[in-house]
Amino acid sequence: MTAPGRMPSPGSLAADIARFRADFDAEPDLADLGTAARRVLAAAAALFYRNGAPATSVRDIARAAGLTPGAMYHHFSSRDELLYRLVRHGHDRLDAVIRHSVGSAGNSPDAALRAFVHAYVLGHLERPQLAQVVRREYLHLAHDDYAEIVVRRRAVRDRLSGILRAGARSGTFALIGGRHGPTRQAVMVLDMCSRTSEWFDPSGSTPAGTLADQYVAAALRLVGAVQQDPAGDVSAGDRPPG
Amino acid sequence: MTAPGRMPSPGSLAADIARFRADFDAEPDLADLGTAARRVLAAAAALFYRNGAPATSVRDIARAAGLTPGAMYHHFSSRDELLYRLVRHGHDRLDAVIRHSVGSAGNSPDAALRAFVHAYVLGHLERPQLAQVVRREYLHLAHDDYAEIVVRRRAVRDRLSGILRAGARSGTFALIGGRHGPTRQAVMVLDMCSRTSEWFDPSGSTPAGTLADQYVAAALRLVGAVQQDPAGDVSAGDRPPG
DNA sequence: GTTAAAACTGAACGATCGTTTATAGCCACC
DNA sequence: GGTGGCTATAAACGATCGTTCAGTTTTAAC
Repeated sequence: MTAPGRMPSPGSLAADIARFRADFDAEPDLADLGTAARRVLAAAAALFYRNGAPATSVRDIARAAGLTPGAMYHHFSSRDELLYRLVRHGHDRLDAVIRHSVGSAGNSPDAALRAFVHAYVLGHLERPQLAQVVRREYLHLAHDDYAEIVVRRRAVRDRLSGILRAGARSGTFALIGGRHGPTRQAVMVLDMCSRTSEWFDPSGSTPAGTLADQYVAAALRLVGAVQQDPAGDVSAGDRPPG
Repeated sequence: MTAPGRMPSPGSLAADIARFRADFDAEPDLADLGTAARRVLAAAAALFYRNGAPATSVRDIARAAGLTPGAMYHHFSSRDELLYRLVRHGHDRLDAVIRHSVGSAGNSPDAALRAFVHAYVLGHLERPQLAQVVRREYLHLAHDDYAEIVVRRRAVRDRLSGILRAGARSGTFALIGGRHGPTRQAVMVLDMCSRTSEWFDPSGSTPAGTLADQYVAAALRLVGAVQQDPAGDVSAGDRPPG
């Protein structure tokens, strides 16, 4: 591959790195890294986001982080570890957001689904670049790391399918897919929601919260929720035209 | 990257190449290539599918196709062209399937949506490996090729959003998303459906046609279709239990 | 049987890859 | 003012990368 093929991203690489640095400096689960290591990780994140992990060299990362390739190996044992730490952090963050949201919601399947989807979408939209790196690049993890992340992704799916199964049993939801309904519809919801990070524009006209509400409404429809309160209405947060 | 990180795929590389070869030999829009070139393209497809395009070298492709690296350049001008031909073919195929299906459906938005979604899902499930290569690797196209493919993908989205807009106007659909409803819900449907190629197992218990029916039913729910005939029922093709 | 085009080989080009190593500055601490 | 322990550097390792090219074999037409 002679050159990365991605569309030229808006904004500069330096701006992306600065954004990742600010995010990472505030994350408790990255506190064990030290400032230099976090700077390297932020540079890697920005380059992975722009060019993809396989097209990003150690020398690219080191240059963007302001040190030599050799120095990078004082903070990380390999380039693969950089990708692993990034993807793992992304999953840690999303898991925490979901756990917090669903945990503080009511016990009904309806409330749990609303909380789950809202948190899941917002979790993607608050850090769209990190979400994109995780979503695209986890396929390029080393074998063991890949297996570990697949397990974690399946756990997220199973958490949602559990909500759907409970709702189907209680008559709150009418699932499509028969015996496989809970899993199949969980996959539908997750696939639909996770892709938002790829096209969402934080400076666009639709706020992230509005979009999350719309996806909640869409998920409720998908699973055949029997009744929806105004938060799931068809206008879903957009002001009426005119 | 020391090694590709993908999960070991079931079946052998040779089997994947043979499958791609059989598919490509039957495709009219690849008839200009000659048997040797199609063999190279099939080898590239199988390797891109297994390891990702950036992790696949020209030497890997040549070895899998049974010739030397130099010989490959008699059939294709560069490695990038291989990826471009593959992605373009995938889009040609899907466009044809959709055009045929929607064209022979009724004029109502409801019938058009059913035809579109059914063809779109089946198009992914009939060639799941090709669909995955297109979906994952088009990001790594060279700049101009990437821009061209993005335009084509947007055209598919616009075709669907046009159906949704017509349905909303006629009162057949009740869209979520206000002013952006048609586009937003088209994206929801496409994202949900295109991911099926990643997990579908042709030897599994659910036939592709059944799955397509379920996604049609899901899409109808998503866009708030006012009434659904039995083909869109909640059991959607699965036999009742017991 | 001659000829011209097409297909292919094997070797090589310069560049870049991930990683290692030997060495030097730096800083806190006794 | 030594003395470790970090952190960083510059240089180098062998390997592999995409691509080119001169020359050889195969193929097909007349």
